[in-house]
Amino acid sequence: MPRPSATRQRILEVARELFVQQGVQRTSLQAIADRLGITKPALYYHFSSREDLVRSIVQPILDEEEAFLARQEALDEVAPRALLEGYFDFHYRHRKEMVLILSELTTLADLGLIDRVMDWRGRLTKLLHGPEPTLEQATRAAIAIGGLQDCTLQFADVPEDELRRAALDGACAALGLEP
Amino acid sequence: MPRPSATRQRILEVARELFVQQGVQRTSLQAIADRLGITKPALYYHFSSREDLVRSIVQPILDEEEAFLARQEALDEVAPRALLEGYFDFHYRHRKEMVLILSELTTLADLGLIDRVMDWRGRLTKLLHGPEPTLEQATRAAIAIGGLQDCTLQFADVPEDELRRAALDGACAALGLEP
DNA sequence: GTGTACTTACCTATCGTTAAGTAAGGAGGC
DNA sequence: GCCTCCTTACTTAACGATAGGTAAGTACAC
Repeated sequence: MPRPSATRQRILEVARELFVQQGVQRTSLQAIADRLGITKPALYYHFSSREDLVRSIVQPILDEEEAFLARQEALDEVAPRALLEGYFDFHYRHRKEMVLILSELTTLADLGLIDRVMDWRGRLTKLLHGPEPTLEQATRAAIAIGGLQDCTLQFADVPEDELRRAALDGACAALGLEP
Repeated sequence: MPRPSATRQRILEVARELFVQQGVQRTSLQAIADRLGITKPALYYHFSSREDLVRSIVQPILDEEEAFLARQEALDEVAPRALLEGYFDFHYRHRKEMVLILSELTTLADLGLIDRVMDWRGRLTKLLHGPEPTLEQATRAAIAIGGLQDCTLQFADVPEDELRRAALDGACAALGLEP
């Protein structure tokens, strides 16, 4: 039954914690092993490499965002507010790991992160303003999208429902939509 | 008289370029030296340490932002639009290096970057909405401030005046100001 | 006794950094 | 004009630390 073995889960938890605290690049396998009271090679029993460990943490989140976007793109018509709501919820849920992803774009370049994040923004803009947005529309979208992201990171300890309403109203205002 | 020696300047240029391309942490002194056709220890003739080199690139920009904020805080009354304009101009001017600073917050944690950036946002919010902003005001400010930043990074090749107007209008809309 | 979940011990590469040496060139005395 | 002295701007060589990674062995469960 314990396919995802207990130790593997504990490794992931500790790694996540240390990555968020001190950054991915600055966290050694030794430090992770020490914190768990096991040895470094033990990590290699559960993960084939350091990159594999990092990817195991980041990848599911990337996949989730990818799936969210695909779902929105499959709709006949997007409701901007609903789109932003989904985007906010996703980011709020993963705000801890998002700090890591966004503040270490270059470190995580191996995962194609930079292109990925840029691609998402482009697709979100397209969903909001069609395939060929004007500069005005593109900047509005960038502000709304980036703003939502920033809010989840900057106000990480504000109760979700309060923050959600405030952040979404702000994003809609940036887009020029009435709340 | 040429205190800032030519070689020192060339080192700074190449380092900046590589840092932006592949990140600070992922750029070794060896790579910088190779690109210049000199040896690694030659770098130590011009800089006392790797950190000194990094700081020489980043510090002037941080000081400039600090000075900008101090100037705004010294005013009797801030005009929001003017504040945002100054903030945009600063970020546009340094957009290349800003990628580096913002996407490597944890790597550059030694320079106190994270606290610094957070402190700036707090002070900007205070300038826009007074010493005790509501959550609504704080999120609006976060969206406007982060949005301007994002625009300079994301639309780095758009002509400055066009981008400036579009981005500032968007930021003002987020704040609920008429353009 | 076979597979699982490790440990001990070690390898190798790379990094920042330092020590020591050297070629080129200008300054100043004679 | 030439020699000496010092500085500038490097090079060659090597050091110590740390990182990711591996080979081989071990304790325990079934």
